[in-house]
Amino acid sequence: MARAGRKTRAVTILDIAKSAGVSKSTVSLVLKRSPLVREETRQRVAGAMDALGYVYNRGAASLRRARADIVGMVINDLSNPFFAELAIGIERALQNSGFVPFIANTAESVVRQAEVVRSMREHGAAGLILSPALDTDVAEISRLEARLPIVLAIRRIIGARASLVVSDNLAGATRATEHLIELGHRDIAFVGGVGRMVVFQDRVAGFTGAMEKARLAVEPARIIESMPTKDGGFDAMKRLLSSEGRPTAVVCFNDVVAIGAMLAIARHGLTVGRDVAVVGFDDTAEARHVSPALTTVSVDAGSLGERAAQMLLRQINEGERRLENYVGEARLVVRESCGATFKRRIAS
Amino acid sequence: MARAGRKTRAVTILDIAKSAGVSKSTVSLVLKRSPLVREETRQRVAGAMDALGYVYNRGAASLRRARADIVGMVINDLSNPFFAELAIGIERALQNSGFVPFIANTAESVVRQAEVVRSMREHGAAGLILSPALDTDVAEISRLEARLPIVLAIRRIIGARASLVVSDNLAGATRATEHLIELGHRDIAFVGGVGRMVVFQDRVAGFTGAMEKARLAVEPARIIESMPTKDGGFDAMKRLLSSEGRPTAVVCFNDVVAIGAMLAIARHGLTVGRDVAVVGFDDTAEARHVSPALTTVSVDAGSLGERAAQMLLRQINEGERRLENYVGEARLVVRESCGATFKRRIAS
DNA sequence: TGGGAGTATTGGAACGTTCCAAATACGGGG
DNA sequence: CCCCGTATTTGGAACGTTCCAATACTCCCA
Repeated sequence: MARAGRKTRAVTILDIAKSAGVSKSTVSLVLKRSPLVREETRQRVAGAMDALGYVYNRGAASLRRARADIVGMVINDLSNPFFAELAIGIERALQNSGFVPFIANTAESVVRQAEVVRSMREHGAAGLILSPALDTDVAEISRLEARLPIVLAIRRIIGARASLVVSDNLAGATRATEHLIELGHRDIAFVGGVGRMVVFQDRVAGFTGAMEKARLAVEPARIIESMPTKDGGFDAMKRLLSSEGRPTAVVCFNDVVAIGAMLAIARHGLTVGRDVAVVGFDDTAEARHVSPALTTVSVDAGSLGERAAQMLLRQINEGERRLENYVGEARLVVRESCGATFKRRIAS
Repeated sequence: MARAGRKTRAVTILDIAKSAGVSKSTVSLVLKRSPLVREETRQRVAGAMDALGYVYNRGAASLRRARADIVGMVINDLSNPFFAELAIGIERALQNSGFVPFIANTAESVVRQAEVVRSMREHGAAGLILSPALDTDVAEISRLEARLPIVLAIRRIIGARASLVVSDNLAGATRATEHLIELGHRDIAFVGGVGRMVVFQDRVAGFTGAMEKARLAVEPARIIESMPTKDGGFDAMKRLLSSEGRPTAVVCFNDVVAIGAMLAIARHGLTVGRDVAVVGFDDTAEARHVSPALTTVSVDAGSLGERAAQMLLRQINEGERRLENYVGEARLVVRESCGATFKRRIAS
């Protein structure tokens, strides 16, 4: 029961060749399904292969070919369901491409990010999908971009020349804010996210834009930053509520922040949707399952991931550089947390 | 701006050697931090490396060494936060091990699973952490197990001789059931999961065991199978509620099933915790955030993942076979969905 | 001044593929 | 029976490392 093939030299193309009575070159041709080899020999070789339990050695192959069939996916926070869905989308799109995804979770650490990117390069990754960690340096990206195909996902980095897959943050935040205004809210805050993130800037711009269009003032104190996590949202909301004159509605940076904020609101003895309207951003599965169900901006992480993967594959296959951008639609999904249904219920 | 290093031959150890005026062997020694090389040459070589922008080629290295620094993680459902947390735990434990994780999501398809396992073998993975898809064949596992280190995670497979990391499903389900019984419930159902999964069998055994110990009958109709997903839980609960004489409490196969079940209960006009008590299994982050908060059995997916990774590393490094088992503790976390707090509130 | 013990360094020979140019086989046609 | 074209097959020579045995170099002592 000791490990079999541990000491035994691995079965190689040469063993197959010998056993099938052909040359290694022929075996290689069979491997790549070349139409050059006669059907009969093909079968003989194939037979030898599974008789000997042959396992193709991709490492050796890509050594010769100078490029591996690996792509890296670098995710800044895999514990956020949004990014998990993104990862699944990428993985799904890669499925029949002949490429295999490496995954790494940087947990927002640029140091860790540099490590994993390096590791992926060392493994000969043909390309990278990168959802950059907070404070990622533009120079870092440019340096990378010069060396291998890379698509930036979700988080734009200003000044970076690289393909990009993001959602329409401006439009999404605008729509969410407008919705709250239509519901009659006048004092609205923006909660969560950190100022140096472009995503934050875009969403805040959407928020302020909509406010200004409705001739509503936005005090600086109505924009509260926090880490884009549940705890961050909780803390930010708590701060907001303990200051005097609380807003009647909040637009949250994303769903996890929103869920944290809802918790803080409840903890404060208030009711989400009645006392304070809440809207999120992302539409993760969780948004549907919290109570009250979260009104949020849907961006479909899964298909964003697929897009990113397809874009990367295109870039790998075409060989030369062509930057692409894809901005995914952001659709408002009205549920309960904004108070819309609540209002309706009262009206009837 | 065209891709630089695309056509240019990559910088190799030989280029470094020439530039630093040493032999390739010396460079190789520097690479592996050998104490054999003189400090001064070490620095010269290191200097040449980043002057030329050298990238280590792990593919070539592992070709020679006959084993790559890759481990595979095969996950049956990455969209379930439980497994996402498991994956993060694995990734975390691998972080300073010198091994890099490949990830694949099989989405419960044994066909897909066979594909990705094959691909990982082709890449020379040093070992595999496998959370097997539904209906995975024992023979398949045995075959694999004979070829490379592998640890089975979360889902046991009867008859498989392989290292194992699972949670204490029997004890967990027992505790959950006992808790409901202590709260006064007599008519309790078990909801979700599919009968041919060992995890299901274990949890049901815990459930029935606790019931029998309390001299309570368990009708076959009180054990409802379903896919271990939110929708599965929803459907199963709906079926259960539409039959006459509904139970006053349900033990759910896992958290996502429980959340689905809670949705069905609410949809049926009943209140979770008051009309029907619900307890889950896993204690994913979501459990805390649904409303009412889910009483559940905590198994700590993250640390289970870490364990699995450590076990795999041990197995890889030691060389010969030593099967290990780890059964993670299952702790009941009482929140609101079981009605305990509700009851208390009434009492006071 | 020769030798021995370290200490540093080095030149092949692998590792398992792919790629290329070249060789071979086979079938007719002249 | 030879030649030619088409269909198959084939032997190196890479690819970028690691490993091993062997060589240089230093220094010190007899």
